[in-house]
Amino acid sequence: MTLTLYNTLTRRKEPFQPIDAGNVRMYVCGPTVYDYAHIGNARPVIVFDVLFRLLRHLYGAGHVTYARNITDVEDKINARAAEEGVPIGELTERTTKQFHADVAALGVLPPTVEPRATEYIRRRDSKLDMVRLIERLVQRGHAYVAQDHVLFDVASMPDYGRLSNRSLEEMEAGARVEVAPYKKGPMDFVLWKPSKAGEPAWPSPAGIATPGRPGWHIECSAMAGALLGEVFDIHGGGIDLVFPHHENEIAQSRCALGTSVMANVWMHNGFLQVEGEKMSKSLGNFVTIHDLLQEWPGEAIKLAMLSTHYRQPANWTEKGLIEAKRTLDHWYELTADAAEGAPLCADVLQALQDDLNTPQAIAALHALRSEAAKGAKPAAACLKASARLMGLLQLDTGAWKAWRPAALAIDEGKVEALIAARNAARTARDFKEADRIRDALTAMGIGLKDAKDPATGEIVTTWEVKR
RNA sequence: GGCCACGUGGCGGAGUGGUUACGCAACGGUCUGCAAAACCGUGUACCCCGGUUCAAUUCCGGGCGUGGCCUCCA
Repeated sequence: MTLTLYNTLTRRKEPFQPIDAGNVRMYVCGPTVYDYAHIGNARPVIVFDVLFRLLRHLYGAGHVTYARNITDVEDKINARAAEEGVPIGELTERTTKQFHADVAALGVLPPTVEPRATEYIRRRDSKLDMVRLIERLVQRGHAYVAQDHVLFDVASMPDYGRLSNRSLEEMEAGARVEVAPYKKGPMDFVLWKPSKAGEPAWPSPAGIATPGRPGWHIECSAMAGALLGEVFDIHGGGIDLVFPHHENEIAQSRCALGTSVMANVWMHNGFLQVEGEKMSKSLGNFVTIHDLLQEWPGEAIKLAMLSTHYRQPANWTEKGLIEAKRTLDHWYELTADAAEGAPLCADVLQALQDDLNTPQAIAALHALRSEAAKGAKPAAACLKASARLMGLLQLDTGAWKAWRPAALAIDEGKVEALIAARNAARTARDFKEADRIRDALTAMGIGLKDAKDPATGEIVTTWEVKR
């Protein structure tokens, strides 16, 4: 079974063939750091982490390079910094740290490299940077200078629009935007623009005297080219990036470097709704990763996310989180003393190799759960190993059980005391009192479980917060 | 207005031209002092209308609905 991936460029699933099996290269568009990342931002982070893990499994951990950028130069950042009255660098530094904390808590692997856009505007070393790319585009006749801007000349690229599957005529017909008067063609986009006082600025390329800053798309072309080479294997991101961002990245990279493709495979994750509605600040259902992590363990968020196939539209719900958390509780329980390093479940691997069919992989994990529940030790070990391929069951069971919501308004000592009192009443066969205490705990939102220790036959009572 | 996805049982969510997805919930049972948890078992589906076919939830066309892009956006 070989890895098959859906390629937006060809609109079908294709067998994956790396350019160099010794160094498989993937680029994923990372966050613009001006605010907390939301649950929609978490989707590509989680999805492409699974792909990263799978590629490491298939080609060897040292043979995959995964680049995910930090966009730290952008007009939204400038606006937010001005709004908060803080220096831009302070805002991007703080937001980057928040992002790192969030994704670490989600239990995803750090990418191999995490370049920042500002490091690739003008470099002192010989690596590709934005200014060099822009100069080359101008030299090759794919870009022009107008009123201190550098614009990409879309008409100079015959197959512009191939990724998003639209023709120039279509786009121009459908355009609802006012076209800046200095553009030669209405779809031409900005590679470089002049900065006003107070805006971040670098010396401009192409003989422009006014200092300026890069357009949005050029950073990814520069970073991907510098770190992964002129042509690489996989480029990923959200489906909303297909146009214009990825289309324009392709145009810049190919026209500047003279290549026929930028990346061989283009992958896009679907959009996400919250409780069946569009996520928006005005609806009040804007969910940040940071907020979710106050109430849910990272792996529950990850499992909830992976229970929908990455290309499918997803509905983010609390019910889904509850389900994911309970599933993991169960899996952790069953794998508490499972051996490490068991062979992977073939069904899980096969599902993942079929365009990351995580729901099917999860179904295979449920089958293992079922066997493990009957006492099959190898199944439990296989469950642990296979779940880890997806970045699940990474903690030890004790650490998982010890997790508590950040704002847990429960006095654990008091709970333990009540449980001890209840058990004393039970031993004395005073079930009326025992049930009274249990009801009191239920009213506090605590659910009890009485289990027999299989070795000693002793009753062990555990508790959890009911949701 | 142009382009593009998606629409599966109470809910979430895979998949397939004819055969069990899976999970949660529900129901029945085992266990339990009673519960909970766990385990065993059961039921329910493929948006509408046409077409192709021996056979369509699965292919094609139309409709309706939801969402995305065309403008910052995962």
